[in-house]
Amino acid sequence: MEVQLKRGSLEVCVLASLLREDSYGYKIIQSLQNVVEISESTLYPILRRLEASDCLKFYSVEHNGRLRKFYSITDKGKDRIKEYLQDFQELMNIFNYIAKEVRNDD
Amino acid sequence: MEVQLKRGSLEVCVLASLLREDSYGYKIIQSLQNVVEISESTLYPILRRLEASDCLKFYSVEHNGRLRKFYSITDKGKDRIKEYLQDFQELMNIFNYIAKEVRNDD
DNA sequence: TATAATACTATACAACACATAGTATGAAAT
DNA sequence: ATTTCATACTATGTGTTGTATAGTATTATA
Repeated sequence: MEVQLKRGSLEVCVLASLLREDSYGYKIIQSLQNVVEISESTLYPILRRLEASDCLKFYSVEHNGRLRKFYSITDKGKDRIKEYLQDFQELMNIFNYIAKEVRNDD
Repeated sequence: MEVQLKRGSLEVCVLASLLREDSYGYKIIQSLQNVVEISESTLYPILRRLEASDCLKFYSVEHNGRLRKFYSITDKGKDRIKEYLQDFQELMNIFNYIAKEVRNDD
């Protein structure tokens, strides 16, 4: 999948993955494996951005002598998801336009 | 519409707008007005990129004493559109995942 | 005579996906 | 016993792209 097309979706994808239950970096990547390929170097900056914009908060839990950061979605994060769903409708319009022009071209 | 979500779509949108007939900058913006908001500062760099990647070629036509650049889509440009349509299917998977998680959360 | 529409170029910026590399622990495999 | 793998996170740097802003220049309209 072309890189640019993912933009804006990955962030919301991460948020959505936290709706069921709190989770941490490594596990988020695994839980999203069937949906979209996302690497560490992509995920962790996303987590920091989402936290900075109050869409996520986190707490640390000790695990094997080390701290594991559990992320939890906030109300603002849930609003962010709804905005995305609306924006995606507009993107669907663009897609439909392109698909229509292609059909006309045949 | 959030900026990031547009990425990768605008370019293909411009290509698709040239399937019916050759066109030039100003007219492309107008013909896309109902589909997506695209400004001059967005369109002209896109046109240059598409030309650099051989997805478009152009020819100049004199109009009122000035040259007007008419753009014409190439076979490579048409292939690019088809790639986009496929990639968009993957993006739909992401969208469906997010929508599903939201439904589960209610 | 000023404004709007037409038509394009140039420069600079911020966001984001991603590569690469580094740090550190415990478990499994050879 | 030592390497490898899975886990878990941080830091730095890069390229693409949408967009703001500004500049240039012509013709038509108010």
